[in-house]
Amino acid sequence: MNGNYNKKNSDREERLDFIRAIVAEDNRSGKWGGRVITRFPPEPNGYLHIGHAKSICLNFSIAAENKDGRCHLRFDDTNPCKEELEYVESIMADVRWLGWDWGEHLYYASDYFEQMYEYAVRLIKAGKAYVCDLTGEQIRQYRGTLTEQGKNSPYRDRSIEENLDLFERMRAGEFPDGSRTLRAKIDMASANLNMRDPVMYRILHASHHRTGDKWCIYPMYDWAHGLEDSVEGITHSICTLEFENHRPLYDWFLDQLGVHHPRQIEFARLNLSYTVMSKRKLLQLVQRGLVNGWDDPRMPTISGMRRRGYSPAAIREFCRLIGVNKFNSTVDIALLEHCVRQDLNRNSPRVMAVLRPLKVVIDNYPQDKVEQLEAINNPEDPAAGTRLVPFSRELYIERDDFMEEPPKKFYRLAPGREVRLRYAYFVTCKEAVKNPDGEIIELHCNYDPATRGGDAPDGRKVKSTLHWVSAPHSLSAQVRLYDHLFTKENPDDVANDADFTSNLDQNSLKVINNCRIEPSQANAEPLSRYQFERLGYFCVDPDSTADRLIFNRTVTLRDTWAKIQKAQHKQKT
RNA sequence: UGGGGAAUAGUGUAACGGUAGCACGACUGACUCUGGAUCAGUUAGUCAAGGUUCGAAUCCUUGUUCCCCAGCCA
Repeated sequence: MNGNYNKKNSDREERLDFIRAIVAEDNRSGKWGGRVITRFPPEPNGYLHIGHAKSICLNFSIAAENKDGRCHLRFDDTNPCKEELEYVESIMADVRWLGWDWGEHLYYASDYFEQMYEYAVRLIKAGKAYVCDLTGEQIRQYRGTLTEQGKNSPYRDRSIEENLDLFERMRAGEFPDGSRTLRAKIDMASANLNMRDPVMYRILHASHHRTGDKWCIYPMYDWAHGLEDSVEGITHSICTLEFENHRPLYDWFLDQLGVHHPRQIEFARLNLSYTVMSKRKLLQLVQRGLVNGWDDPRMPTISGMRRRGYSPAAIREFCRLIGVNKFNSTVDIALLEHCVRQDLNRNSPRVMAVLRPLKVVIDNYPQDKVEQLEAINNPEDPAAGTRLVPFSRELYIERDDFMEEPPKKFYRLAPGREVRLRYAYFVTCKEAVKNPDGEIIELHCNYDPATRGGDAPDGRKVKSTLHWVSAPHSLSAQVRLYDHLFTKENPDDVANDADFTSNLDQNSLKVINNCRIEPSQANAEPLSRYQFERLGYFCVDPDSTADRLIFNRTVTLRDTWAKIQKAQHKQKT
């Protein structure tokens, strides 16, 4: 009994996912001599997104958790037609921004091309590979189907000498694109289509972003990837589920060659509600101008999230919380938002900003008087200190913070009601001034000088505290409010003839000009993150300048009043 | 009618034959100079049916459902 409890407790502490369990077991058995070497192997053909972050965090943290463990960053650049330097650079920047360090271990598959070629020659010499003259269309026909086995290529039994000669001439550029391939000689009857004599090399007279025109034959993924892992001494080659069917091939190539043979382990890729994750779809959004580029703050790309104001720590925590498994699932985007709020609550300085200003005149406050009031920078972090905020006779408050006829549970300002202005005074609303259309354009209030700083010496309470800015001191700013990109939890849930873009939320971006923000923000650094009190977390857009401040809303604060309002609305209808 | 994977609260994930737990969400309440944060609580689950066992999410059998595979993409 006792032993049982102990076992359970220690299990509870470890909490190993199935991949970490494999690594731990390998360490215990000494399978890899105690080494743990993982890798993140992106193809440089697009921008990284939060799904990649899951893989990045998995690979780098497993390395970090083990003594002398390391994780390589390797560009899997085996297809010159799709890949570009621009992507290489953005990928490195994103991985670094996420907080990971590959040290000396930056690699390119293209650096191994010569070695791969030699390995291919070895396979040919062993009678395990052959040059095939079938066209792409013919190869497909010969491959058979899911339920019918394939048939052997007529070129399958060429002599080793002829294969060697042909392969050399393929490399030398004697043949046009698509005219021949090098294929592994495995089994055209295999139930696994990947084993039906897979193509190892294709002819591509294309310029590669790193090797230029040195090569006109390029290795296929299945052939190349295991070799890359092997050459680098990778121990655990972690990839996504769709490669499960490829593992027998991965193993076959390395076994035939008799070289270092990492273990491939597959896990489920990340899906997130209210967004899409496929490179193809993200590319479509960008190319069709449905978003403003790869780093549009609504995009689930790392660069988009950075611009939106998500912190690396929040993303890492999210990736830790979602765990890792072998079945497809869709994580609620609310969990990501939770992680962001949790981190930003603890770490971002507070500031007062008014998104939709309503002018307030404190009638009994002296005309030209200005006071500097002390405000706390971060109540969660005393070390963040305090700052001074100017207060004067004319202020702005949030339009939403006043109602002429307040409904139940609306605690904010209303005619005759007293509230606190944060860090300032208690004020009571005396009058709401309207324009001819009946819109409220200005409030007149009185303040209680005895409540300076926000406390009433007589101990009286107010139901709410409002944020505010001094009208003459405040700065103008543009604020961009973001919402989920799609209206549906699953954007692919569409009517028969429509595509996923029909589920795009037309209101996912709202731009508000003429917001007012406290003067401490005059020189806010691009990409710095703040909490606008009572509103949410905001991030200075990279396009922001001292003359034209621009903030992106990262995520709102949890908003109890909004929930009550929603419920009240529902009741009415 | 082929092969390979996988099914635990609304969502995500633990439990590896021994009390089905955690997080997010939702809902109560307390507290609060942010209707934030914090704190306390409620809610709700083993795909199905059999079997083995003192005991099954876990082992066995059968079934159901979902995902992946027929690129000279990765």
